[in-house]
Amino acid sequence: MTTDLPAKRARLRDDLILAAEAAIASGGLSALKARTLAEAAGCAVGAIYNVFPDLDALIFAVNARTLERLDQVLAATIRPGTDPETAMRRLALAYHGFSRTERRRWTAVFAHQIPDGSSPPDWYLGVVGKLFRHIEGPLAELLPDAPPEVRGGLARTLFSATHGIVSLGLEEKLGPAPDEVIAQALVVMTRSWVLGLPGAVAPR
Amino acid sequence: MTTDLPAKRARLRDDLILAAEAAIASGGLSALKARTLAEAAGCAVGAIYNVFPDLDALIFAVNARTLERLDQVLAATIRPGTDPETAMRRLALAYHGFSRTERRRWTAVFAHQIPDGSSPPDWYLGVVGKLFRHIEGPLAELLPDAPPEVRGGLARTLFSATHGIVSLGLEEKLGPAPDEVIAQALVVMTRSWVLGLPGAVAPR
DNA sequence: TTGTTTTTTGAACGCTGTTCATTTTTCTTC
DNA sequence: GAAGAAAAATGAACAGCGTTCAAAAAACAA
Repeated sequence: MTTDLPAKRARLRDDLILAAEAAIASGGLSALKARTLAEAAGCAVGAIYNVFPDLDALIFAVNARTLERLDQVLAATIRPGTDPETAMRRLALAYHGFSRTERRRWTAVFAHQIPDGSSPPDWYLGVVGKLFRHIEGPLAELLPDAPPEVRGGLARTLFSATHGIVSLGLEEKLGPAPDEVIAQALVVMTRSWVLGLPGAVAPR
Repeated sequence: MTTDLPAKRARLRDDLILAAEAAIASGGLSALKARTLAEAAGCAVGAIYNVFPDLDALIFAVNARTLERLDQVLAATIRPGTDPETAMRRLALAYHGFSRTERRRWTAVFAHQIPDGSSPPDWYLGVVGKLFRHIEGPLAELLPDAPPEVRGGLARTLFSATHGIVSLGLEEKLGPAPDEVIAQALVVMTRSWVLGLPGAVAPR
């Protein structure tokens, strides 16, 4: 039986992430408690702090996994050559679908609040940044003349807008919002982008 | 000296809301503590619970005030007769400006998480709902043939999309996002709507 | 095996929102 | 006004939280 030290640590790290993910998936971010977690991972409460500086860092690890999963779903959504409108619509609907299927995990990604001055770790922002590239494909076909940095910014904007529609719908912060209504809103929104963006980004 | 009972209760209620708002404005939602609050409002900790069922209810009261203020800002932004593009752009930029000026208060509105099953009180959803009507004016001019319920749904969609762009930018969840970049994104977005929405909502 | 270092442990700390027996205040009745 | 009943305000106490750190256990070195 090997007791390789770094390996043991790594195993505990993984166990903690999985236990944390299970807790979040079944009860949301607020269900993540140090003591419950320690019991689930089979270690002492203090052991958590040997592997992660605090629970925030652990949450980032869980959220990164969720984003990776979303990344895979989006990647599987479109194949090269799909026309921009179909591609954008499918991406938006896939995003919406993911937020429904993985409801609690996905909510945790955006509900996670870090102390006022600080910002997410760079490696995490890298995982987030990968998501935009899915939109860049269709966007390039839609706006062949736009410079890459404009397209990059636009990809972020469209992602944010889609996110707003999906998340305010999901959290029902604006009142009840059935799935079908949100989906329809996304269809109209993406169509509007395809029709309007070429003229909107062009210099006046 | 009048000691009219309901009046005293109402005064304490107001004092608590103002103290809570001050706490949030200077340190965010997480700076709202029952004990600090009681001291600031000049009452015992227990007294809070004579007026509000819990701190969540108090937060709703504070957030409603913030939304009312936003409502007034948006109302002052456009006058009837402004063309749809200008109106929408101004509304979006006003929303963005408000989120910057009232940063912490505004963040609290959306950061406030209520327990899983429950939803915001009806009176609060009413306050939220009022916000959409500002977009409905320009939208009616842009889409004169769209039925009112379609316009209502669309107003919500555009609000949500704008919110997504502004909020993900503000919280810097996707990486650094300077004010000017967000503002430019909103300009492009609103222009795209004006160009694209008429075709997007029309039946195929 | 013994001594030294490293890692793990979980009771204890300080803080939180909320409660509820006790005190204080207010209202009613004579 | 005084005495008694009803209502409201009080703040110590409670249960829970994330986090720490002296002490114990495990791993390594000689």
